[in-house]
Amino acid sequence: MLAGIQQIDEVEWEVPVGYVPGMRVPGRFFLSDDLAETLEPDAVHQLANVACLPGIERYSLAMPDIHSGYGFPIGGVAAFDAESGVISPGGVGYDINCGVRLIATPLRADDITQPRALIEELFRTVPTGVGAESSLRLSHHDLAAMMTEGVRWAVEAGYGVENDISHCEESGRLDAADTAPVSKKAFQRGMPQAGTLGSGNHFLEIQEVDAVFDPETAEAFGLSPGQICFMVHCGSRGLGHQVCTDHLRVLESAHKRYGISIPDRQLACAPLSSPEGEAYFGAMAAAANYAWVNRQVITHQVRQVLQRMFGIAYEEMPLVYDVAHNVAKMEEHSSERGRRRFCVHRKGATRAFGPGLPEVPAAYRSVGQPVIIPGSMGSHSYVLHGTATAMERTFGSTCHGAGRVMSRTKAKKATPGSEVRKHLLEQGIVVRATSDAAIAEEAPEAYKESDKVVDVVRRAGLSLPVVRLRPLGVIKG
DNA sequence: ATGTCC
Repeated sequence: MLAGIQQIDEVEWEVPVGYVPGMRVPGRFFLSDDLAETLEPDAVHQLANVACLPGIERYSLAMPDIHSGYGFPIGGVAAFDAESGVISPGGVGYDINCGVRLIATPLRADDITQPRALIEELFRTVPTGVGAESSLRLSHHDLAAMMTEGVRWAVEAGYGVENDISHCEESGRLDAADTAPVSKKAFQRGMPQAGTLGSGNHFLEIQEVDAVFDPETAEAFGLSPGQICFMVHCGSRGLGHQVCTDHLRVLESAHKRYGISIPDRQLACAPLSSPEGEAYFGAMAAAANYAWVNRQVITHQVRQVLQRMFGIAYEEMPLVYDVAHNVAKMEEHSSERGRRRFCVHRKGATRAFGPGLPEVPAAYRSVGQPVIIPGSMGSHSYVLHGTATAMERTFGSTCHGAGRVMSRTKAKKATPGSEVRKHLLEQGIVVRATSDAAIAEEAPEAYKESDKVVDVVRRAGLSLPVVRLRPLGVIKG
């Protein structure tokens, strides 16, 4: 382990105050011995830097999929006091409300007799890749409405059913959304992209439930061994990217006006109560709502393909749950000063609320919210459930996925995409992408093993495994 | 992540 880091227990480590000058609270991260070699010193430095921001509560946190990002580490969680704290675009990331959802079906693995044909049909239906454009023709008013209303807009427009709404975190809508601070340019970029997958680590997968760890909870989530599910991983496309770019520019100078000194320019921030902070918060929430609509429209497209190819009724393909990976939002948590409201930034981290909370949908309330953890291309994904331990230790948060260990450029040089594709096919996984380069960038070797990351959050008690999912087919940008 | 450098 790095010098100056203290071990708390077998999977938790502390970055003490003083690790970098100006820390207000310690840093804490979760990591096992076998993942220790993946830890980047830069990411730990970033974790410590976050602890310098005003109003930070208790700890600057990171999950076992920690790696260095823009300002804040990816895998980072930080809660800022609603009254004295700040909001920072670096704590959310460029892909606002990048997230993942799981759609259940009545199909079994042996119903998928022609995986190639199914993958090709999905690839034709779901626009994929950088600059992909949607078949939806939206007015400026439609776009504003979806950013304000979130998933409900999509359901009312015919792209889903009522149950889809309650099975999204926050019911698929942040009510802080404000389209006024969303620039014309962001509107223009978002206009043709609602219902498109994008590129990079975004994907659409056909998966089979191949292991059940907690049968009772699996049943509550509507999941059973051998069942076919579809997983969608994507975000707010060019719209969220533009919102982040626009507001970073404003906040890079705003923090000085409020006497906030930051150890890294990438930690640009403003008080939650300032006009600049409120503007970013409103625009970020609008982009988050757009991302939920994006995943909802893709869900609709997947359901239509399955209706056509397998004759399944729309209602037989329920949304299990939808989680956000990159978002900041107001939540109430326990603190030394009692229950208080905080702006919880999760950047490459997943909310993992435990049993009994009103934020967890009624159908799942007795067990805690579903936590969906995508694996890298060709590796297992998991469904876990949130816990009371997460509420106590991490503001109700857990990891978000495997986490990169190799840069895109390095991955492209390491193995040609054609070879990665061939290797996955040998394991029975059909991959369809816009290019071989896109496959090379996302090669399994470029990521930590999802199994190891999930094992850390299990051992820490931040969320507990319910089922494991094996990919049969992957669509990649 | 991203009209992967307006």
